[in-house]
Amino acid sequence: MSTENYKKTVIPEKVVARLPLYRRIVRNCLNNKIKVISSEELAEAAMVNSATVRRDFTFLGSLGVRGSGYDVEVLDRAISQKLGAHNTWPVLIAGAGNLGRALTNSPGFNANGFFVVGLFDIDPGVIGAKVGDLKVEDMSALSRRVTGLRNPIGVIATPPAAAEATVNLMIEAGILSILNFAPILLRTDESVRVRNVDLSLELEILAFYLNQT
Amino acid sequence: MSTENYKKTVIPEKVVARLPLYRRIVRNCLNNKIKVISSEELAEAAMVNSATVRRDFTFLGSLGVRGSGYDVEVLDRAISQKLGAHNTWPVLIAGAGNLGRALTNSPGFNANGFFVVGLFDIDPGVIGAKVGDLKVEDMSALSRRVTGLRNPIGVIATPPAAAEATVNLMIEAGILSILNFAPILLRTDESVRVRNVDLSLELEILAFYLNQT
DNA sequence: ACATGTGAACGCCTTCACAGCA
DNA sequence: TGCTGTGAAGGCGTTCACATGT
Repeated sequence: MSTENYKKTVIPEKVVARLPLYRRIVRNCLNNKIKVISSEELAEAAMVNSATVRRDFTFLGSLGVRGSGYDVEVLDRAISQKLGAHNTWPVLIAGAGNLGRALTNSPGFNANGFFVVGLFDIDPGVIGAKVGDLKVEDMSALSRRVTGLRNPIGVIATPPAAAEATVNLMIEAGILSILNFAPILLRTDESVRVRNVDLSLELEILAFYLNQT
Repeated sequence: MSTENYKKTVIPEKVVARLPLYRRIVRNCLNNKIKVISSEELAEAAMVNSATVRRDFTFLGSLGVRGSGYDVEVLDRAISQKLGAHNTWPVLIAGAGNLGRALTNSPGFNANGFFVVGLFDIDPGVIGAKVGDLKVEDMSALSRRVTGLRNPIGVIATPPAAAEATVNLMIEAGILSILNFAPILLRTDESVRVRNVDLSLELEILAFYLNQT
């Protein structure tokens, strides 16, 4: 009855962020007909410490076999279950520039339950263009597109100046999870989960270390 | 004579990663003719704690004025100096798909000392195409392009299967700093600094939390 | 014998709270 | 007075080291 019971049900974000990586490695094993993998081997492949691997997996339950290792099929199922692979995640992308088109065609955005269902722009010169199997739609069609979708995810791939308006449009449409590629911190109420990806940040970090030498 | 003296010269990576954000905010102040900013205001804009802001800035020196705040021009100069803005960083992008083209045209890759000097591909159907001011070159031209450049940064925007070969090509050409967008962990010797950006990772994290509810 | 699962230690980062200074 | 700069505390994530279990 104490809160102790729930200790293992709250997975730290750092651990969540490693799960997709573990899954990639485990699936690679499946393809190579490898049945069992040790925390040591997995750690080597994921470039982390083996204790980190073992502790991470305790959040998925007690999956290993002492003296042997982890069954890769069991691991794949356990990880995928936590990442919600039994679900589907419709993705709507705002901004049909090169980045929006790259994401639309990206394997990562069309696997593991994700699939891009709409690509939107405000530029009449781009609307109607084909990108993969999709046609670029007018931004005003986004709201209509969202209705009826479960768990829609919005992606902001617009120029920075348009990001604020876009996020408001998405929220009005009922999107509660947003991935933002614009270099702007979006202010939303806390029911909306926003994650920011800064494409040039890592470049600036590299430059910092080059500057150090 | 003790190592204590060097304490403040080693800037933690977490702090480095916040510097570009602070700089954006500070430059915004400059544009709006705001002369002074407090740690509280900056913290609000950067969505961090004000103590974090103040501690971060101690790594740049003692820049503030007690009772008043930070001079935005002083801040801009101090941050830019640490990020090496007096230097220039030629960027070479491997892979002229949508992502490579997006990065080539991206403001973040053509500001603050960064400029894309080459875009390379192996697909003859793409080689020769114009992207912004650049023409896509054959991958074999990359090595030639690097010679004579100081502090070149390589960007891998190829399909995953080509990433391994591309990184080897870059290292042979003398590139020591690499930004990798392929969902593959690259193994290099430790003289090469590799940073990985996983475009779909944040999507998977969003999905995890959607799955929780 | 061997690899997992985990208590305990460690180190890093964040935050509080206040001394120090304009 | 008001805000910076920072010692100290707190919290989180990683790693060690070994007890546990097959």
